[in-house]
Amino acid sequence: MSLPSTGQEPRWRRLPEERPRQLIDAALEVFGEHGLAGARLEDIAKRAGVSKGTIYLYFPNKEALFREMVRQKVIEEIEAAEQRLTDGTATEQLRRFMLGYWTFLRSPAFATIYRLVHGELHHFPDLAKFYSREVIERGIKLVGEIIRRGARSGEFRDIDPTVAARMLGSIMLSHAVWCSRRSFFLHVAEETDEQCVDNIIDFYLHALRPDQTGAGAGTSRT
Amino acid sequence: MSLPSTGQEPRWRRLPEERPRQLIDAALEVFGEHGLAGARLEDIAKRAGVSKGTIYLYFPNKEALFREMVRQKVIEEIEAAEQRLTDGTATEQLRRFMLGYWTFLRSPAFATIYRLVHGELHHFPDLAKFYSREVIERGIKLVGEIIRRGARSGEFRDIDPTVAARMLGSIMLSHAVWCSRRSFFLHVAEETDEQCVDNIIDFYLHALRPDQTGAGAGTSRT
DNA sequence: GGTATAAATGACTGACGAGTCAGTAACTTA
DNA sequence: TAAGTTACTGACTCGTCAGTCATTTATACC
Repeated sequence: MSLPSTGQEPRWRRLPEERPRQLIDAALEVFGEHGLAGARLEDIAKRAGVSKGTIYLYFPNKEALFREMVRQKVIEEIEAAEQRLTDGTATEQLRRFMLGYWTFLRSPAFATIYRLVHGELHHFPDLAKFYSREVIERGIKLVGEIIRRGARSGEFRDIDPTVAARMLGSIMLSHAVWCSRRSFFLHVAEETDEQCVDNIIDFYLHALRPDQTGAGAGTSRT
Repeated sequence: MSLPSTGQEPRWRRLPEERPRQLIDAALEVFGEHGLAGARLEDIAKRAGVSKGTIYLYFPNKEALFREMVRQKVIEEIEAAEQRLTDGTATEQLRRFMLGYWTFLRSPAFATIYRLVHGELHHFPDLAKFYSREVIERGIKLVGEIIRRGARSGEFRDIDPTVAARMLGSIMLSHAVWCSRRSFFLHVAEETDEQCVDNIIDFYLHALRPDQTGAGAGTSRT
């Protein structure tokens, strides 16, 4: 009666290699929707296509799943994003960086991570530091370098590179958050992502433009 | 035996007028620390100096307390912040606005509200809209007006006022968030609030500076 | 003082969800 | 194909907490 004849699908499969990733993906979604305290492990299990017990075969508890999820996702996105640096003038390099960073910030996972980080992470100081270091400091350091080069070559005005990098970071971060929830943040509702990042690039490059004081333009711009 | 002789302190007082405010203040703290799902009403009650049952004399349930708390606090802070507009050149006005807005963003309540809004509020679309409208749109509209004036008078370059306002908002918001958690966001750790807002003002005014193309400096700057 | 009533209490209930574990089904090996 | 192994299941326990309500306490008024 219950003999599975050839071709009968098993009720479930053993997939020990794939479970952690499946669970982490599901966790991103559910934690993202309900936060740490509000999320139900049963929901995460269901979305991963397993039962609740299975979670405990791979993670000791809810909190550990949460931590691992954040780490995993941050690393994943960062690595994808840092492929995009080549050379050229500081302006070109900066422009390219901004586009790449924008892609990162607008990835589906990022908005969720951002919310979770700011919502829950004073209870996870180590994770908060990890995020701050890997996402923010890293970006700031990169941009800082580009700007230092640009200032030396005369492309940019003389400005503290760290401060300038922070300005860029702040603009892009907020805009990315807004754009990820256009239905709430109506001031970006009528702008596409492309227009948005173009505006940012324009604005930022203008802010870095040299002062052009004194004698008329030495360098000509096209 | 239990007769309270003269001078005996009563175990508690009737304070029907003050309870709502006390509860909302306590709620801000506890929700701020644990989020909506993670906060315990008993903790809120304790922090307000009452028992759990008392909450239900003033709010129908946890969610209502949460909503009311957000509304209350946002309105409170906004109103305090909008006293600070006077007249003068667009530059002066803008500078003053930035200082005022900074004070608002750095108020103790704001950081908490910001976290809660971004952490939990996709479940409260109406509250999210309320926040967006009252905090962000309102600020953007105000700044937009100032910038329009400044562009017309030649103080600022020709730029879409809404875009420019958004840039300002994004910079100030992120910096305020960072500054409110300096121990995590190490890139602002060594800067005081004053230095931080000064940098922002400098940077932003530079970004709005007219292009100074063509004939040499008409206006001299000190 | 005594009485009325509004304000506040805190023990209780009922629901829910994290974490457990005995049992079962998928796969492996001989 | 039978015995052995391990991935997985889901009913259960046990703690926690939102919300209730019978009781107690403060206060106003006579």
